Amino acid sequence: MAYKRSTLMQERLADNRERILKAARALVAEGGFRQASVTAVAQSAGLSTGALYRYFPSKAELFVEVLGAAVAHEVAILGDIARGDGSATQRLRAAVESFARRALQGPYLAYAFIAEPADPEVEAARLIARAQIGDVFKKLLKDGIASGEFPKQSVDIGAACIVGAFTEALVRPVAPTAKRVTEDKLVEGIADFCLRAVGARVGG
Amino acid sequence: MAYKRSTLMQERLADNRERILKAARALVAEGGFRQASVTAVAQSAGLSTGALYRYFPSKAELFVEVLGAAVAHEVAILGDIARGDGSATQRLRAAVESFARRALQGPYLAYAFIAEPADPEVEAARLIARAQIGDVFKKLLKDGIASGEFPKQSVDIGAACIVGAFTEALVRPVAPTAKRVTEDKLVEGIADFCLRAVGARVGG
DNA sequence: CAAAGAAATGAAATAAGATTCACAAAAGGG
DNA sequence: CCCTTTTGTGAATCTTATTTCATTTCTTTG
Repeated sequence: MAYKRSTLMQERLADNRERILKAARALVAEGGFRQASVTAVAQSAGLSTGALYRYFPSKAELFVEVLGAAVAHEVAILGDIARGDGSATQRLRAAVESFARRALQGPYLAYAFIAEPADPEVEAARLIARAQIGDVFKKLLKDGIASGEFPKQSVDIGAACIVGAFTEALVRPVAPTAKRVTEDKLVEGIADFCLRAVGARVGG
Repeated sequence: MAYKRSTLMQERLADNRERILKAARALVAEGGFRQASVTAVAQSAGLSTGALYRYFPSKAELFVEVLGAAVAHEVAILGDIARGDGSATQRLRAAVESFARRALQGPYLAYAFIAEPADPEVEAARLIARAQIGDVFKKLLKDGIASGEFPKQSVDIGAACIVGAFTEALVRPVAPTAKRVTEDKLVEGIADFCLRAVGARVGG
């Protein structure tokens, strides 16, 4: 037996991996997928492109992990807020503001959640991410409806509109939401959303 | 003088051009930019790739035109609705439903308005397109506020949310809207939008 | 129909980026 | 210190597009 990874080495490897992930996230946040070439990520992490492939089997898998980590973080924060104290109205406001604020800080990262990714594998990860975040808002809507704060409405449509939102609801109808709704219902739901959003009475 | 384009030839050329544009639009509508390679477009239009370059100097310019035409069409329809009869509430609902319905038919085309495009030139066209459509909704919001149907609110933020919407408002703050607003105002505006959208009272 | 110009073809050139690989450097163990 | 294994390098390769161009085919006109 001639080689066994020392703890020090173990740590250095883990550190490299972490640095690659961070570099990838930073580059996407800064300039989108466009700027996040394998070469750029490797360079930014202080490694050669070849070395990067020792840590990740492909660019796609690297970005799946980047997306996954970012979303896990996001879901944790939003989940805390959603499970917190206060009325559903207050919690919803807090969640939206929190989400929006973070999105504003790294617009391209938020963008990457929503926009067409370069790779089908990343696309799959994206759909999962959206569903997870959507679930948080869905819970809030259900709470609000149960407490009588919000009028009865489709929580699936509402959640999809809040995350994503409107836009994505149009682009990939019902993909992230569980139940299948008819096109009419979806269109009506979106219209209702917009009308309520501007303060108009939906019934009238 | 040995050659002059006959009317027939003239028409055939115009027809080819038209067919290229249609093929490009169809391919984007069907499967996004991904599927709309120059080769695919040319083939689908019944021409060689080389021939395509007689009609358009580059792929980017072709898609700028595709986008431009689609948006001109969209703006014309929405503009008619916005200038029509009825309350602002009715017209807004009609405009949103009309827009949504068409978007549902060609989800990827709608997507192309919003998603990160491959090319900076197309990106520029996209921003202009968004601004034009945003203006239609802005007018509607102004009308509704003037008539007392809608509460006073930022029409820039509201329009950005409706077109695009929420999503895009987060991703590229104030890019499409004229006036610059502070980050706080934008976040608050988005939160207000969502709260009203679910029927919660904003003031309370 | 023959000459001359215009349009179309599609294979080759180019570009840009991801991935591989032969080799070099470093680490671990005796 | 030398051998083995792992890790790192970066130029070469592969891949997937767009774009060009020498050649062919079609149109027009005398």
